[in-house]
Amino acid sequence: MKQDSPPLLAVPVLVPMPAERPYTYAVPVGMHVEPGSIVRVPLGPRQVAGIVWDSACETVDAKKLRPIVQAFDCPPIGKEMRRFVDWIAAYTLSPPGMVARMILRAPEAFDPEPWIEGLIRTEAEPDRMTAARARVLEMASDGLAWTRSGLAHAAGVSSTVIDGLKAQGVFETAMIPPRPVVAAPDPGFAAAALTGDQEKAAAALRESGAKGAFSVTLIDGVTGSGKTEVYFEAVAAAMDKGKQVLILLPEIALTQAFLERFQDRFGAKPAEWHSDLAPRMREKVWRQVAEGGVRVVAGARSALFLPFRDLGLIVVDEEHDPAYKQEDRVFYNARDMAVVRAHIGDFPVVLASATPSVESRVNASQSRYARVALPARFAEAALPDIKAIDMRRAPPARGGFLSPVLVGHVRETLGRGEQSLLFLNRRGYAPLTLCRVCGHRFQCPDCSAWLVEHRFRGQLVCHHCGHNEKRPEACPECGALDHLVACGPGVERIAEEVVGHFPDARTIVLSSDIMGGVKRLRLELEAIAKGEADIVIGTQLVAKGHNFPNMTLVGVVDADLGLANGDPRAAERTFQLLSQVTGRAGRTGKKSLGLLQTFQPDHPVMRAIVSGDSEAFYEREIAEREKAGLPPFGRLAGIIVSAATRAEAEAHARQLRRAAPAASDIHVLGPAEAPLALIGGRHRFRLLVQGDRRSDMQGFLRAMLAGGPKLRGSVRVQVDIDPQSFL
DNA sequence: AGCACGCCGACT
DNA sequence: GTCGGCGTGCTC
Repeated sequence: MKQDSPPLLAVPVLVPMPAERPYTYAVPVGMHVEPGSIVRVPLGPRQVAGIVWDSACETVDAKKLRPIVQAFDCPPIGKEMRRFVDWIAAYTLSPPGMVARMILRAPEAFDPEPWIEGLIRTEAEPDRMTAARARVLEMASDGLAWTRSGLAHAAGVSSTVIDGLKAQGVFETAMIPPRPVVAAPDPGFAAAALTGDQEKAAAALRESGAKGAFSVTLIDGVTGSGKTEVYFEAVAAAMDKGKQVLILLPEIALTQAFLERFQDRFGAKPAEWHSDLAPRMREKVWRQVAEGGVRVVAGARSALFLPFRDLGLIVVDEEHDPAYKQEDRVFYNARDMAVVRAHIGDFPVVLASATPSVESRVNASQSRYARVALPARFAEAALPDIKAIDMRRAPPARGGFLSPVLVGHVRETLGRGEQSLLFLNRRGYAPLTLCRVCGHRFQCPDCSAWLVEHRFRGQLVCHHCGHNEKRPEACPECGALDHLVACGPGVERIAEEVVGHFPDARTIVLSSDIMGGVKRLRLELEAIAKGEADIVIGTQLVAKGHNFPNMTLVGVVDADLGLANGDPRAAERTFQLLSQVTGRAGRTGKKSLGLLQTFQPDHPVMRAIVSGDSEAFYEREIAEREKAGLPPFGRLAGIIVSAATRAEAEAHARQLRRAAPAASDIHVLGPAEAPLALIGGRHRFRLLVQGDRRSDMQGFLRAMLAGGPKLRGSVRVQVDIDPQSFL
């Protein structure tokens, strides 16, 4: 701020609330604030943290003007971040305050971290020497400042020993700054030896990194081709330039292995950022990112809203992963927002995936993105042999779901002392329960989806809204006892079948239903990696990132699952999931096998997975979507409006059709149409709107929001298929 | 009467 | 998003 500018009397402040624009507050005499300052302001009956914004102050009723309570002693939110917030608000049609709220998610971090009391050895000697005292003096002889508990711990003595020495003047106290949450990673710590392809790819990344300007590079490499090692070179290059780096991961809570690989390369772990962080840690990371102390963050999508001081690179690993989509409050796709963030900050972004999203492939083929392909697995990592099991020719035994062919391979694998993974992306015991007498089907009273039986818990559960009830003995419709029958398999049921075949094998079921949360899950994954299970039955959790060195057989119980559900991305998603799951095998050079149980062995997805030829699959996928009249990539947007009930959704649809007669398609989607219509909160129904241009979509929605009955709290906007209209 | 719940508007 | 106010309806 220039010294000669007149003192500000009032400033706009974005408050964490769905207001369309910043509110205006008075700046008390003597308080200094500038755009980006984090301030405490009164809002109605309470006080909230807000961000001083840059938009021009408009005149506001002087009676309404209230003063800022406090300007936090905190680095201001930078101009790039403020533009980013405004951009996302405009793009997602969300109130800017709600976007700003995502930055302000660490309330305690706005005050500086307190300095801690340190002890430094003085010249003075203690009156009497004891063994414990000697150990302490030995530790502290380095002349550095120690914390009381740190020194006690290091010397293996109780802290009363320290207090005694301090009282005799053996130590003087000095305030020391808070410890960094992570050690500084060293870009030159252990540069990897890269193979020919990898070196070429790394060189391309280093080159765009050296320029430092905005660019998007898609690294497209099969599982085990060393994508990570390659983009680590981009990370090293950005660090060499003194820039901060953000690595986005879809589900970081489970990717302990990633942090270790990072440490092997850079000598220290990156700072983590995800929803499971302990509050204390969260604050420290936020603050140190803002102050620039933290150089590299590995985080979930919300890490995009950390207040980096000098961000110079974003890597989006597994860029195709649906976990990058936030589908409540502000709807956004972190992969696309990372591209936007990089554009605003004018630095490179790297998208990495073994199975890129179709839109990223299109962007690459249209030269909006650079593409670097890594076609081969390196060193000992061999691709698994993949085969389809035609379930029409090799059907399971009556009442079972596993083909004798698959069971045979599990037996052989057991015999070799190696591990098998049976993958089925369905939690619980059975997806549908019906009465054999009257045909009654158990449905969710709130959202009409079928209730999934969880036999272990003795419950029927709705996977859309979480509704659950006790599994009854009798049919609620006709009262018949003992005639309820479970239809179809879930992981629990497959486990039951497996135990029937192999009663002596160590079998484990892994799904998000597991008791004990992320921590327990992590332990189980580690136990499996150490060989403490023979047969693992799991949902998509097991497909993510973890390495099981002794896993040589992957059987997909129902490879067709997910192909037939109205999602325009069904084939793409299935391809990505199957490719990720089968990639769990063969990571140590042992001969390994992937088997797909399918009724459609000739389906393009199965052919692509079995042959390993994804090129043909992508080409076909793009052509298919054009044929189906789905948005041609590069231009089109889909928008989803959420509603709590079907009636409400239909009302929105009518209103939208009136407001936007040119919209090509407006569909009401119920819970059964998931995963396109993933259900969040109380919004269970959605409209999918398709049109020719994103700006049209925004126009339609604005028109809809402006006129007609109030759609209070029920309208949300989501862009699903939108490759690149944002630049 | 007392209060739980839902709806609605205000919030600078 | 969060709060308070106000109406409706039900009860230790």
